[in-house]
Amino acid sequence: MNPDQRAGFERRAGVFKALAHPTRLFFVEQLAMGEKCVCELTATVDADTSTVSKHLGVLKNAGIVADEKRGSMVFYRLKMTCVLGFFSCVQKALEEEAKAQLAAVAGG
Amino acid sequence: MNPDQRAGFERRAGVFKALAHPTRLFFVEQLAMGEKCVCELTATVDADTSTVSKHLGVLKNAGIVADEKRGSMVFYRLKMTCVLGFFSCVQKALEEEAKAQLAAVAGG
DNA sequence: TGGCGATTTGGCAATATTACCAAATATTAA
DNA sequence: TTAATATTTGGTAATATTGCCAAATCGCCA
Repeated sequence: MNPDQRAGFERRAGVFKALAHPTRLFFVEQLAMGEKCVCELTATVDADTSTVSKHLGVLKNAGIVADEKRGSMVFYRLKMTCVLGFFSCVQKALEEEAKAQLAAVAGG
Repeated sequence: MNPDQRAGFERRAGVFKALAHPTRLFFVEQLAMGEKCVCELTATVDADTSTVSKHLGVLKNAGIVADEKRGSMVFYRLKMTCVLGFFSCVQKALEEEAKAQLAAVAGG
């Protein structure tokens, strides 16, 4: 892996890093249903507004969401919509995993 | 977000967390081309064998890869193949991002 | 202008991740 | 059994992430 390759992998890893938090994952799913302001998102989780803001900043910085200020409120929307495909992939994989483990327990 | 939901998001976030490292991302791409032993993977990156082993352990623990011992060597293979779809998604998104930024600079 | 609500930013302590070294384990060969 | 190779595990220091509080911004309205 040369330095250029490395830089590319680091950038891509950054996107995964941004998704590697339950709250942020939850926000992405929320935004998949349509744009929401920070206040709405804050109301759905048990966390300080500043914490929510920082999570959204991470997602924005990774290019996953975009924000738009309207009045005194800031609305976030999902920008990298293809990430939703990740979720079903992971979901299915985890379900299969669970099923396999169950079978192993039952069989063994 | 109730505790059950939270647990689900934490589990899924775990998969992203496992992918959130350039070296691990690189390994996944390598394994997409076919199984490889730890020694082969170690040779492709500039890191200690123990470091490589731990990275592979993270991927394995997340259910992304599977390992099989044959003789004194351990072979890893890609198990959650759907993650490859992530890569093209992220890749394309990053390219579009770069293009947009370029246009912004040129236009502004 | 002054105050209020919405959001971001700075700072900090707690926690988690990472990478190396050294040591342990396991397998093969002599 | 002993030596050599492949891999994992334990320990540890450096670094990064997280979440709260307090303070700063920004926009709106009286």
